[in-house]
Amino acid sequence: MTDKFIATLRTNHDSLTPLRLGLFAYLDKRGPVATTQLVADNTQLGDRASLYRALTLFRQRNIIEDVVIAGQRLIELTDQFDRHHHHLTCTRCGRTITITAPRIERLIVELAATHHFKAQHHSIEIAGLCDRCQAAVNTKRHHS
Amino acid sequence: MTDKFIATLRTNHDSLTPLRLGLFAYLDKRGPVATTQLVADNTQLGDRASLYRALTLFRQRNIIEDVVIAGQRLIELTDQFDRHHHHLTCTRCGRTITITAPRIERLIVELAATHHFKAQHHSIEIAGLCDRCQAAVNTKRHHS
DNA sequence: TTAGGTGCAAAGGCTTTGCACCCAA
DNA sequence: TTGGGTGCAAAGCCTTTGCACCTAA
Repeated sequence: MTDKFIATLRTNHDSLTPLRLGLFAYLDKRGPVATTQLVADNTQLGDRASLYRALTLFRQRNIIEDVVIAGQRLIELTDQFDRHHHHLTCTRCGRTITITAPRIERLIVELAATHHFKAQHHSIEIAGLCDRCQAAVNTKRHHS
Repeated sequence: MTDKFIATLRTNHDSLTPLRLGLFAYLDKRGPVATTQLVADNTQLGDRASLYRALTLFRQRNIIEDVVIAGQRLIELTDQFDRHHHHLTCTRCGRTITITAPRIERLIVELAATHHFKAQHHSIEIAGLCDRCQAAVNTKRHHS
């Protein structure tokens, strides 16, 4: 997706700088991340202020967006730059996995239509217990 | 739902204060709202610090939660205190409507199971064009 | 009565801004 | 060459904290 990222900058007459390229690569590799974490992880790329400025630009260009996962506000690449997906987060161990769900995608569009809306974008966040933690919880119950 | 709110405070040995009651009533009436807006709207209830402290408590007790609507982080009552629902937001006029979607609820549980997760909670945010704005956009197109 | 809640003021931390210098186009 | 981008430092703003006083239970 780096090509599309570069094309997006070009189209908008935004400079292709090392900081922006590095930040995009980081987001692509890392997935959902808190802003403070992102800033802490990328000081080599440039000053805090410049990183924030890059994030502001990315948001304007619809390259990144905010999501709330397990009560935390995180940023991640939009579907344009990362395959459209959703998150499953374990409430016990915090593990997050990425999933796709074509059936639900279709239902979403229908649902919006029912309310006379034309769906353009959506996000789904699911919280629950992963397999390991379900097992762990059961084990605990046997002991108590 | 005020009864349940009061019961929740009692159960946790939290005092039933005018500030907390007022804040709950506000959230119930107002729906999703930005923290700063909430604070600005409720200075009559008490000091900023106390409002923030109440919000912290509400979060701990799972009375409120964060959602991202149209790129903005907002807080709202959890499903425990407000019927489980989802949001449809118009990207043009900003209008947000609240909907329920039993079919999707079931699919979510199945989807989680497919990935060996036991779903506990989920949120769905849909952005799109409302009926009025679809019409407005079409009208514009005819003129241009 | 008294543990918990609130007000006030100050501190803290994340984010933005102003301005001079630098570099991608 | 030059308009946009960056670094640095300072300001801003939202949120939290310390402490004395107050009030729900």
